[in-house]
Amino acid sequence: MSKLSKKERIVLEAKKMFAQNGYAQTIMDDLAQAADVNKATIYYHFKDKATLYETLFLEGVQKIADRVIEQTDEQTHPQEKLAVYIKVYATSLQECYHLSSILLREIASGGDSMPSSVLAQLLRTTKRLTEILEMCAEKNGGVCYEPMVIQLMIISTLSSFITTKPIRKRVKEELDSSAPTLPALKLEDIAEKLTFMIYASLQKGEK
Amino acid sequence: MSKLSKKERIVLEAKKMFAQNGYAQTIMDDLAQAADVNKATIYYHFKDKATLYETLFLEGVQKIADRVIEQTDEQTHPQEKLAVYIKVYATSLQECYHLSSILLREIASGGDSMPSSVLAQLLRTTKRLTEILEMCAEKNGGVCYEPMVIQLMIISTLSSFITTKPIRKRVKEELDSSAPTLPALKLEDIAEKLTFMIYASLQKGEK
Amino acid sequence: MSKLSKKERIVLEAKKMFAQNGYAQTIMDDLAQAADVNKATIYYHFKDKATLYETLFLEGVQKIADRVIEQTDEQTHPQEKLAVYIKVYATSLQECYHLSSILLREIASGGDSMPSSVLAQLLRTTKRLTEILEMCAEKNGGVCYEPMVIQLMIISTLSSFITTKPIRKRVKEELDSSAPTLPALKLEDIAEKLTFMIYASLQKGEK
Amino acid sequence: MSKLSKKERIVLEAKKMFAQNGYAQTIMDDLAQAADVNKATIYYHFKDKATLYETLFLEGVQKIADRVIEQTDEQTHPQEKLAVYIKVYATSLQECYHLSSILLREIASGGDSMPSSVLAQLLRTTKRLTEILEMCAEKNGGVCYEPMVIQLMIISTLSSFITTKPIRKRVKEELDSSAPTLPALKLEDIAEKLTFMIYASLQKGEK
DNA sequence: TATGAATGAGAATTCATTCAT
DNA sequence: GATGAATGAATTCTCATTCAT
Repeated sequence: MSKLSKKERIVLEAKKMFAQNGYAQTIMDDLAQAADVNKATIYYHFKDKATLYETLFLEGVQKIADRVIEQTDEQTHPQEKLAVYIKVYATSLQECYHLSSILLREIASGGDSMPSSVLAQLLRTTKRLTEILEMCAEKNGGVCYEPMVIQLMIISTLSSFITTKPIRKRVKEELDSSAPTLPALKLEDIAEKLTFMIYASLQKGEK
Repeated sequence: MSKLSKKERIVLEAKKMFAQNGYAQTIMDDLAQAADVNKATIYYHFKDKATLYETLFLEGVQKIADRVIEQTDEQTHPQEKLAVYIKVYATSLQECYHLSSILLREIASGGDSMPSSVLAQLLRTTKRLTEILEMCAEKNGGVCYEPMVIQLMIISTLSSFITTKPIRKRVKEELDSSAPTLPALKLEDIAEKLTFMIYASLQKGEK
Repeated sequence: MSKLSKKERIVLEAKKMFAQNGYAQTIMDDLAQAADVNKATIYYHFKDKATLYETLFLEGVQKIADRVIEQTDEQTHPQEKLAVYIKVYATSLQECYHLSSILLREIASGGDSMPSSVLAQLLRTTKRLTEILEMCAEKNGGVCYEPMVIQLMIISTLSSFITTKPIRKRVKEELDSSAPTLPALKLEDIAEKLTFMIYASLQKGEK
Repeated sequence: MSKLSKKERIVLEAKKMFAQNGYAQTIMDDLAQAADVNKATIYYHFKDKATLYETLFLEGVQKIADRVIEQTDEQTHPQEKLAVYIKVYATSLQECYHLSSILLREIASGGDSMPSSVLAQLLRTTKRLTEILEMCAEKNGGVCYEPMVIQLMIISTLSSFITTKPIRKRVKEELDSSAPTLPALKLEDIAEKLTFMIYASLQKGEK
């Protein structure tokens, strides 16, 4: 059933580890152990650590880009396209959970070391977002400012939400123990709020 | 004037390098070279790499917390408090630019490895934000959900904006060369939009 | 015609690589690639790397030994035998060009790691050389000192000449570009000079 | 007295090992052990294995070049210059015994991988040899052919003689046990014979 | 206050070889 | 005959840290 090939096990564990520990602190020895393969087996399947990283990164980003483009195509109204854009990003990032960490770290580095293949995929979605934002703006008589910034806000907000789930829980338990527990926000709520805000910012009169 | 002491040079370069490369990829050898001091000199001034990191991190976060608390105190209206909260965060992160990268990376790691002294400072501002949000909610008859998530959205959005400035510029030049240059969003615009959105989300009727 | 079997391709490329890079720096992976066979195929045909090396080495040395012995047998005068000995070595080394490199490297290592089967073949020729030198010495009333040293001088001089042909050409072009090109020495000239010198050294009175 | 610094010990042992085992089979771990230093100490003093190799190689070749040039300067007659040239090469190679192996191996590789700094030093002596040979040729009314080939003959003959001393002894004991031991040739004898032969080859009438 | 020398504990990568098919 | 997958045993190189001066 769940009989994964060695290569698949490597990929699976690598995703976990790169997300959990980052690139540098992901140790090939540990990865081999976690995937229950010999260290050399990793090198049989992937040229080196950087290539492994890029492969996983690219694969994830590509999947997101494909989905985003496909599903926004299916919508007709600009606002719906925007909502879907953000929602698909949200669910995809949650599913390929390792991507959130990786993207945030790349953003932290200013994106300098992002493989160009990955950047290209991200820009596919940025292009789509630009189209959507322009449609929205046109419809509302507003103007669309720097879609790349909007893109960034979407990705970083959703990703932070995903990666910090454990610590948020821990902190809340430690600190708010006495306070009445507030209703928890879910990822979909965040997505909705983002949609609302971005759409609103494109209204006529909004600076 | 610009005659910095060795210790100051270490601190200066360390900020740059931790921000640019992250903790693990910041190499003490390189730092020594960049600061033009002997490697052992770093260890004369700082116990070890982790301490150096924490020192810089804590110093920055503390400064932000102090400012945020002080300046929100000066405001009377809830909405103004919120606006100032976000604006002070924005300007402080821009000033201590290395903090943006560092915070994003900690977020990427889920915050697990964040020194508790740093976390304490961050929570000081989270507490203040909670108070502000509650005031706003109360005034508007709305409800405030998980201030920590709002906090996260503020920090990650502002930080991403700051850290990606260079790459955004580069990408725009490469891709949009023909397109009419859209008005550039400035950090203050982002801060304002965030304020607007967060405030709006606390209105009565907003889910 | 030029359709070589896999085994032949392996042998062909192995000769090139052992000659070019030496034993240790010849990598089985590279060899497989160069021969356009799967790595395991090499092991199907040859027990291991050492065996492959020895096979090629022995084959070449044996061929030389056979030729040297056969052709010196055909001569009657000692001096002619000597001339033929050296000439056959020269032409054989040039033909099995990879042997020159391999022999030089073995000499560089002091011959310690030379397979004994190979050494045995070499000694067949050394024995023949000894006989020839003794004949020459006897005829001239001189004495023959350490034929092994003479053997070494012959092999190393001829081999160096063969292996360095490309670099000699390159250096000459870079440096002597202005100078009048001197007549180029050919391998046969070297062989003749060696013969002359060795014979002369066996004259009476020559120390 | 013989208190060598760690760096000196590394250099000393490295010379031995590169000569004995060649570049690839010289293991940094073994070297560290032989020099009785920590592995990392080697890397503190030398960038990497290749740099260590080149350093030693260059240092040795430079010393030879300096000596050869200085001592041939002191001679006045062409033939004496030639004799000194060869003799200094002989004694220097014997003294810096590791160079013989290294040079032979480089020759075996066709000189392709010889660092250009080393090549430059070798060419200094080749230039000097060219001058000497031209003087000799002029005096004798003969012609000088390709000094580089002469150079090669000198180096490879002397070097082979030096590197094979142990095996020659061993083979002689195993094989010639019954035969009357012939007078052993010494390095100086080889040097003299080379001088004689090369000089003779420059006589008028000699092709 | 500062540093050149040194090191222990890793960590990435390589490579000859094997084995099931 | 041939090969894709896999691996054990190295091997090079790195890096935070220490120490004598």
